Amino acid sequence: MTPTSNDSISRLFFQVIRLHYQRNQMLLDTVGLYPGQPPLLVALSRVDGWKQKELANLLHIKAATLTVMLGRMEKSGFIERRQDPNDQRISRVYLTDKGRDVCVKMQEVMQTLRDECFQHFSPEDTLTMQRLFGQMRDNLAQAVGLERPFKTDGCNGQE
Amino acid sequence: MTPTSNDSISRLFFQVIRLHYQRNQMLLDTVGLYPGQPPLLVALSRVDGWKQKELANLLHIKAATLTVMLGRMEKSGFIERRQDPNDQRISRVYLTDKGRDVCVKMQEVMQTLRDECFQHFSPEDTLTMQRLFGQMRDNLAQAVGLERPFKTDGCNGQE
DNA sequence: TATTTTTAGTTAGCCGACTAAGTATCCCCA
DNA sequence: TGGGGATACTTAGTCGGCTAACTAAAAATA
Repeated sequence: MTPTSNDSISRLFFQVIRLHYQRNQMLLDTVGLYPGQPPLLVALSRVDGWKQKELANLLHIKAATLTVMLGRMEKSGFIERRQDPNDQRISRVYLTDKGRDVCVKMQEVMQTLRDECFQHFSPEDTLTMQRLFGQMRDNLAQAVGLERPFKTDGCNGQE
Repeated sequence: MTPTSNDSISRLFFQVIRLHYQRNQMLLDTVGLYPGQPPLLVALSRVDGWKQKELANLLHIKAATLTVMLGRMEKSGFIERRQDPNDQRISRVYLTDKGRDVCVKMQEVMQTLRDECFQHFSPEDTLTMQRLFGQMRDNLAQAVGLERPFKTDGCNGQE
């Protein structure tokens, strides 16, 4: 709670974020995916046919960001866009077979990442970490002033 | 330790990272800085005159990344580059007065971020979190196969 | 009905991370 | 001493966040 301890914990946090980012990229490289793609694949593997706006909200990213990502993934053959017959403005996003395949492989390496992250955590440690991460999420969500908060059991985050 | 609990803790972790990223940018916006700049300013405010290669190692980023960042910061007037008189290949980086000023303001908002992150943490929570973050850092550093590990009390991370 | 507003999606440009390739300088060794 | 390799930095291009400005289509309103 003192400035120094907060400072030190915060420095550790930055380091963990950086290392997590690096390891994430290394692992995704082995299945030929980029870091932004897993959350999208997971969301689509659960429910197909979202319109882009809904998908962007689900992933907590802007529509413009999603447009570019989808363009790449369509070119890679992971997803396809189909015009909504009732509303010409809307394009709905579907997972291809290739996308479904890579999604399975992706979930394996993400499991590896999870295992690596929380190695040597006792069951109590895991529970505690869950509580403390939850507190941090609530703290930050309030600070950011989230209109549509991250849900506890939604498909936010990644997997 | 079970797949499900690891999964849930990992989802929380991704959410926290995302929110932290967003809040960080919001706060830095108020002092006119970009997210990559604080670590650099902090490092320079401690010791001036690093050569770019050293600085890149210190910040755990690639030299190419640093070159671009320094170009922007030089244009903004936060830093200046001076040729090393003994070796024409080397350019050394110095903080300007303007850079020193913004560094002070930056450290205030980073303190705000720290406070927000760890609100409602008991002293025990803070200690526990420190231990668990430390474990995660060690886990990930090993997985990444870091040749030059992040130090506990270095100027890595941010501040 | 005609016009205006709202909505969905795209495009362009910025930031920071990366790799790969290029240039310039220094150093070492034959 | 000359040449080849190492070192320092830059440039170009990619990815994923963002904002701002644009187009096209639907909806709402006058």
